[in-house]
This record gives sequence, structure tokens and C-alpha cells, in this order.
Amino acid sequence: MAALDNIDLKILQFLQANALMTNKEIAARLNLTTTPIHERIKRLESEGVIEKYTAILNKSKLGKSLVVLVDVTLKEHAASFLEQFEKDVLLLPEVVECYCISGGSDFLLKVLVRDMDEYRHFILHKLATLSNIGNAQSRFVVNEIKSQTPVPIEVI
Amino acid sequence: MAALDNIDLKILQFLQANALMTNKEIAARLNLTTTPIHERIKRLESEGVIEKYTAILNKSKLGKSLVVLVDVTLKEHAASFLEQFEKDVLLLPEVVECYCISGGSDFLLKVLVRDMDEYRHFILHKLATLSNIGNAQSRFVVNEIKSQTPVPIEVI
DNA sequence: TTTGAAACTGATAATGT
DNA sequence: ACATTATCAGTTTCAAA
Repeated sequence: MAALDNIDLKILQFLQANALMTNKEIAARLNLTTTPIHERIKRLESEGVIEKYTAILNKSKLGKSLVVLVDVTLKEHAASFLEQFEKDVLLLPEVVECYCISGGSDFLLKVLVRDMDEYRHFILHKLATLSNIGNAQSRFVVNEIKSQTPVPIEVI
Repeated sequence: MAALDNIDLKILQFLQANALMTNKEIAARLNLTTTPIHERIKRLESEGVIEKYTAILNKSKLGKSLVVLVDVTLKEHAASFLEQFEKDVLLLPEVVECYCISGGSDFLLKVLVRDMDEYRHFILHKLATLSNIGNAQSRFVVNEIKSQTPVPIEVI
């Protein structure tokens, strides 16, 4: 992969701030024409620097107002158990982020739900039913100072 | 704000999966013409359901391979101290997510840096220099199972 | 690698059902 | 609230510097 120069980095900044910014406007801001912008963006896409373009949605306007961080500890730690948990958790739409971490617990989950009722249902009927769950400690998000994560959408 | 119907929700799903999907393709998938798609998207934007469109970038290809979750406890908890910390942390580009939480600590930070050297510098010369920091406990991300967060880009 | 221009495609607005 | 049509703006491609 070719190293990224400053023009690439600025293009990435612009597209991260607004994925719909036109090649024309990017070109104008960088004192170039649209062709090099277009070619660089295509290159950044094909090299995987740009993974995708997404719409950032408002959680609460989609009825998902409760964010909970869950520290999960497994009972068994053999590789196969870790992998099974990772597979299982990927299938839960409420889990919008999941990290395998060092330290006290094994995983940190970011869970997005409508309200406390839905969270109770998630814990009792979804998370706790996974095999190999040892301990799950919930911490509720009081205020989101910085964050931009996808929102799960269930079409009825 | 008008309630969202299933067509709205599907449009949101499509745009979350790919912000560059054309009105034409969305229309085809929903058996409609481009006009209602266009009008609905404009409405969703103006109502703030769609907050922005962004490019998802590959962290490691941008030289940010180390993700650390930091539990921060403050010394003083009066409202003014909390607000000051929130203001301060917004100015740190390494902090890509920040939550005020219930439970053991006061804040959880997601920090994105190049490597351990850069992390040491962040802790010693940036986080620890903020006033009112009581305790900061780091947990390193071993594996990211799910996540899509913006990457800070510094143009040289 | 970039420019400039030409061909193509999608976004947008007006009109009608 | 949606379909059709017409116009406009952006993307995309290519010859040439």
C-alpha cells in the first residue's frame, strides 16, 4: 500500500466530516481539479483505508435512549470458548460495540436499548442464555460526551 | 416529529449500510420511484433523525493500532468539576468516545493511539495534566469484535 | 500526476394523479 | 403521498500536457 500523503489525509478528514462532500468542493479546498480527487478516493477505497460510508443516526429519535456498558467475564477461557462468545455476541443487535480486553473482565459490551424494560429482557433472555457467561456487570451511561456508533434498526 | 413508518426505517437501514446508495436503488428495492425516497430522506435529515454522513476509516491503515479503554475517577464531583472535565476531554483528539457512567468510576474513555509510546505520552502529558483527575485505570483492547468509530487524523 | 472537456448518471424541482 | 417528466449538477472517463 502506498503511503498516504497530506492530500490523502485531508481528503479523509473531509469525507469523515461529510461523506457527501462533492469532489468539486474537495478539489476547490485543496486547489486541485476533480480528477485527482476522484482517483485518490477510488484508490483509498480499493486499498481499504476507506471501509464504508454510513449515515449517523440519532439514537433517541429511533427510540433507543438507554446506553449500557457491560463488563462480561466468562467461566472458561480456552480459545474455543472465547471464539464461541464472539460469534454469539455478533448476533445480538443490541450489542453495538464489543471488545476483548485485558484487565478485570474479559469483554466490554456497549448495549443500546429502548429503556430499562428492554434492557432487563436483554440481560435475562439474551445475554444470560449464552453458554459460558460467568459474570456480567452493568454500568449505565448517564451522559454521552463523545460517541458515533451505528443504531440497530428493526423493521417491523 | 412525525412517526417513522417502515419505509423510513428501511431507508435508514440502507443509508446506514451505505450512505452513497442512490435514491434510484433504494426506490427499486422498495418498489417506489425516486421522488418519495428523496422527500423522505430530506425530511429525515431536517428532523435530525439522520445526523450526518461519514466515511468509516481503517484505524490501523491510518497508523492508530492501539485501542485503550480508560476508567477515570475524578477527585471532586461538584457539577462544575464534571463539566470542566467534559470540556477538557472533548479537546483531546485521542479520545474518540467518552461516557459519564454510573458504577465504580465516573467516566469511561475510548482512546485511540499509534502504539504504547504514544499512549504513555497521552497518559502522562495529556490526561494526567487535567485538573481534578483522581484515578485512571487502563484496559487494553486485545480484539475488536464490533466497532465503528471515527479516527482522529492529524495532517502534518 | 494533473488538466480540461465530453459523456453519462443521478439529484432535484415542477406538474399531475 | 406517489408517478412522470424535464432540468441541472456531479461523477466518470479520456486525450493530452
